[in-house]
Amino acid sequence: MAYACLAIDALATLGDPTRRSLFERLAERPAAVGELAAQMPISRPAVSQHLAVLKRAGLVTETAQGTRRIYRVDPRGIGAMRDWLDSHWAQALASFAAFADDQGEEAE
Amino acid sequence: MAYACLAIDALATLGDPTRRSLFERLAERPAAVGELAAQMPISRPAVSQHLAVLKRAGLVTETAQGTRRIYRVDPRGIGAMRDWLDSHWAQALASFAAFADDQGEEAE
DNA sequence: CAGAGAAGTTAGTTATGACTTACGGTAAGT
DNA sequence: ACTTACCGTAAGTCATAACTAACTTCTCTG
Repeated sequence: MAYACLAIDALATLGDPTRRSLFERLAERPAAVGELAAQMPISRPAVSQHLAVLKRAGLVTETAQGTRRIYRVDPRGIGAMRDWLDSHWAQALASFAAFADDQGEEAE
Repeated sequence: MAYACLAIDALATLGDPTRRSLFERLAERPAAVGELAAQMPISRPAVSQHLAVLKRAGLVTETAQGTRRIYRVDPRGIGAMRDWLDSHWAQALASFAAFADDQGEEAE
């Protein structure tokens, strides 16, 4: 469970629709800050700040290429979310199945 | 992709730490509003509002039992999140693998 | 070495949402 | 029928964070 904090941060980070949009664009192909800002209805500094949050959450990585910074998705963050979800997935199914059984018995 | 909006709502909903805590408690066992509020540092109406948000996101369901409302997890919401994550998981891995290959070639 | 392009940082404003208090409604018990 | 318990809703306050504008830093090019 070393990735628990990562999953927490990733969930809160992707809760914002702007960051989710940025993340989905980067999932298709890596891009620089200026390119992303040109396709978004917000200013470049706003995009830069959102990318910094995504980076802190382990969802994207940044590499310098001349004066431009190329951002790409980082499997760590999304992987941590998958682990968190899977651990609750089984529990949710079991809990719901038990409830469905109770309902079935009462209906008879 | 009929569950796309559900996954979006679920992500934004679980971004809040209080709602995530409520959801994890319900994943262990179903509970009424009063029980949950007694274990949380916030008031009962606050818990009620959070549960309403979780319900709109398809993450929990509510059943009346006398004057008490029993809340339990709903597999739909967490399932939609799993689908959304899996669809991006493959893309993220592929994108990252391509980048790793480029780095490997440049290093030689 | 000077100028231009690209991006991060800071300060300040604004908007969103989380919380509490107060109120109204419904079901069980006496 | 009256009281009690449990819960949802509304109004209002307050804190957080998202956004813009202005500035600074760094790199490449002439």
